[in-house]
Amino acid sequence: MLDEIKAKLKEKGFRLTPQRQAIISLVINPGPKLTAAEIWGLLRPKHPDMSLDTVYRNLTLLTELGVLIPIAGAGKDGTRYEPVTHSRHHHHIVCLKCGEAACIDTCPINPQFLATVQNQGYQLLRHNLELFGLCARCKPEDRCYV
Amino acid sequence: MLDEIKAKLKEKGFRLTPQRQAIISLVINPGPKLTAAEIWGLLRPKHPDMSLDTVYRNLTLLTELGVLIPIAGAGKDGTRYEPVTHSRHHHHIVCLKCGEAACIDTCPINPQFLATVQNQGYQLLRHNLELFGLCARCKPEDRCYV
DNA sequence: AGTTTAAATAGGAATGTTCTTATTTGGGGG
DNA sequence: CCCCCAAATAAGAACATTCCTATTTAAACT
Repeated sequence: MLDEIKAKLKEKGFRLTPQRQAIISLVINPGPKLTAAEIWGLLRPKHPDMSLDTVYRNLTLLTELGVLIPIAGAGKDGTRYEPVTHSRHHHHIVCLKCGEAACIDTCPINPQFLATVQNQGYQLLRHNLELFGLCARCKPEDRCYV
Repeated sequence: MLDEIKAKLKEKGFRLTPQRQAIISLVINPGPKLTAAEIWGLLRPKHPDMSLDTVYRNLTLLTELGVLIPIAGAGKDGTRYEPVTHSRHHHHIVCLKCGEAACIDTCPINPQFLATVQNQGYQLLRHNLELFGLCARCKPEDRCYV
């Protein structure tokens, strides 16, 4: 996994700085999905001079490289990043009450539809589907968002 | 249109303040989709004391009422809001180069899929699909985001 | 018209994220 | 081994958005 990422970086002309390596090795772990601020906090002991912007910059890069998936709108504390663990393309559902994000392992978008859009002149690069609702634990709450 | 919105507000116990009325009558116009800051700027002559937070608060409310659709990630200057003109549920495609957002008038999501998610314990309230790519004008550019 | 009360507001502080700029550095080539 | 330069960085300013709190106000009910 890590070697794959290093190869991908080299191939595209990106460097492997100590900061970048630290961020990558933290973020490719399975386990809780982290925010930029959390990553920064965890790395501070070993990299006391690392700026928060560096974390953001690298998370964006890793997203563009297809290594991470950003999960926006989950919880009040910002975007969380999930490693792409060889798994196929998928999406997420976010609970509007507790902020918990869960994976949905199928993409419900008609592939034919994507082809139609391409035929209309667009070059599609990616898409993002977010489902919002209330999870089983929070469902009793009845605030209506529609 | 305006009367419909007023009725919906009254029905749900929301008030009709001068600021809210001004925001609504500006935002339901067809034409360029506006950002919160732009709306604030346009209303400042008549409402010099209106706070930007009021604009955001009302845009959020109108979104929850189904009057507006937020289009995030289009351009560098923040979320733009589009009035729901009686039209059916739809989505957008955003050009990653010029930021232009276009409407896609069909929802390519399998309704059966949504039912499956509900059966798994979630109460779905809304969903958001954003397509990202390069529009016909910007297509020659070949920066790869995947 | 006067009272009441929850909703809405202004103002400012706080938060998450991106941008700017000057400086440093990884890593390829002489 | 040293030079070079584009890539990456730190630091802090800037930006979009949300939160907090004290004050005002729409509108329902006398």
